[in-house]
Amino acid sequence: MPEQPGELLPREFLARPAPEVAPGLLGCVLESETDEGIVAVTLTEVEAYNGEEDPASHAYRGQTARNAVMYGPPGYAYVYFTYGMHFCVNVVCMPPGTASAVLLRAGQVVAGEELARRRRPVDGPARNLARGPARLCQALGITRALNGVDLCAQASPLRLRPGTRSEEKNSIDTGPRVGVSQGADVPWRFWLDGEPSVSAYRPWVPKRRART
DNA sequence: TGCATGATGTTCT
DNA sequence: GAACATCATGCAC
Repeated sequence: MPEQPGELLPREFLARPAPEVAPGLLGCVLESETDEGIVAVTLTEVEAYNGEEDPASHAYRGQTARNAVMYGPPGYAYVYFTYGMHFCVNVVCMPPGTASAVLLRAGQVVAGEELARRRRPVDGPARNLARGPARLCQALGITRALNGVDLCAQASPLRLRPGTRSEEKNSIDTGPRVGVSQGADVPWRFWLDGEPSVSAYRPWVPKRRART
């Protein structure tokens, strides 16, 4: 239970490079409020994308209409559509002008599990409802409509609260990022050790084109 | 149990 | 026209 309902993550906390912010986001609570109800998850896996100097970032080739949110002030949500069927959500870092962001990859549902389960009917009970970026968004009901919302505002449908130190700071492990073709040698993926729900490292596999 | 492939829409060159 | 920060499914062993 939240000690103070209005307590949100301070925006200044996010006004730093993504690789520094990312480990701090582990254990934080992402809360989404829709007409159906509220679903909250504890972040267990994130990835840092360091703007234009990061070949794997959407901002690598400069600002576009899609990634404009990343160039804005920190504390906002950058939601994008990928692979034709999935959403992914990022937390914008760094002051305006710098496109740094943290991709939220996985989380543990701590509230509204019933609603999350309704959104994603899963048979396996042991299966995490938010194992993977796209699943995390679906469990929380995140769509492109939430692109650019303020994560540090109470009135937002998507809020970010500081992590409860009850987790006692589980060991944070790092490793190469997942699903990126470039920049895989940079260990900017962070996850809570001992969380089997995090996705396994998947080496870059060139999409085998149907070359008949 | 584990790997390999297909699906699907938006964005950028 | 091609790529993509993915997931679910099918088949093999």
